[in-house]
Amino acid sequence: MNPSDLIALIETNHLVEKVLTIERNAFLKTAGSIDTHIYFIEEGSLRVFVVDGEEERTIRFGYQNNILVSLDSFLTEKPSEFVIQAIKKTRVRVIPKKGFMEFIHQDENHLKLWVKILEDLVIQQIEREKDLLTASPKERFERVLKRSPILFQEISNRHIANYLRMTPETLSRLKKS
Amino acid sequence: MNPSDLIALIETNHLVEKVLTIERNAFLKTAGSIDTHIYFIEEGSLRVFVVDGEEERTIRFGYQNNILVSLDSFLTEKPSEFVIQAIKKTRVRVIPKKGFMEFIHQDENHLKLWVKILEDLVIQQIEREKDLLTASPKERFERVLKRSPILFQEISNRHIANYLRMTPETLSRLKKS
DNA sequence: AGGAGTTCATGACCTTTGTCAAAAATAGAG
DNA sequence: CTCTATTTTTGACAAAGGTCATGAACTCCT
Repeated sequence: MNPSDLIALIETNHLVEKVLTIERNAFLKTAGSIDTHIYFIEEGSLRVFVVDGEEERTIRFGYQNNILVSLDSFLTEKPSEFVIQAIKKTRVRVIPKKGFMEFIHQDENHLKLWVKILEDLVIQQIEREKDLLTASPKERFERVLKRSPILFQEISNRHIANYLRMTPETLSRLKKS
Repeated sequence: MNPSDLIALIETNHLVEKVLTIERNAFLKTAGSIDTHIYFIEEGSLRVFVVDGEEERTIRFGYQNNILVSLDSFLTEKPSEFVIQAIKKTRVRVIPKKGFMEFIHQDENHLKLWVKILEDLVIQQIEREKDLLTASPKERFERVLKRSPILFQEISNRHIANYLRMTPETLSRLKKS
């Protein structure tokens, strides 16, 4: 079972509520709101960020054929500080949590699938933690480049630099050396 | 259902294999090894770290009555770079994954408990990610102090500084101001 | 294809945090 | 309880990365 199978399951079980189009720079979720939807990105790209003082800190990106969720709000069903913004004009299929969870609890195998997804999320977050703990900006860059080379084709350096906990200038200088 | 209930369940279902004592500075797990055990700390304290170049980067602490796991290796059942070291002389109950997972799959409610635990882990990791993305060392310190004040009673500043992605000198200066 | 709006590259400079060293305070072992 | 090892504090200094400014390159829109 992998993400594209999950999409197929969502499709065949009629879990998609609607399709939304978000203009470049518009927000799908704002800080302080609850958002328990699952978004499947048909086209375009999104980022999730939190505000840290004057700055925005990017937590995650999503691009074509990815699933993106405001994970904290999805899991807790409480307001979260996460913001979801379109990096370019984006079209998403919207899957409400309620229907998805009913589907997950229909059958023990679905529940085991959900366990598998959660385990993968924990592992991803551990990798992210290791990235962020890496002291050298160059190594942070190289770790993420190795793991997600596609990211660098999809997302501008400005946003990647932010995700990598450095300025665009630093990333630019790094790529030359 | 909360962590202490989990301990009770582990107890009543005879999932504890043995009790281990680890001397101060000794290792429970070394880099490159597989370790799928769950450790319940009866007494003492442990840290999990990864090596980043010349430095060790602390990922997590455990102290009395905590559960500590080499989470990546536990989930993947593959070798991981995590190291578990005793900060002081420590006694742990050892729960093998196999028995625990059999217990989890015995009954749908146990499986739902496991789902809950995994969801909590994801949420914890998201908080950790926000901590690490915070640019100002002072705010990183304050965020963690607020969330886990007990940490500062249990663990030396040297290790906390490392966990907070700063030097002990920086943490020392921060606490004065 | 042209032009506005972004993004990227590059240089000069500055601030913050790390490094090193040494003394003071604290904790652990016998 | 005392001795020893470790941790914490403090100061002087260095360096890495951030900030700011500017021009070049790229994108997107119509």
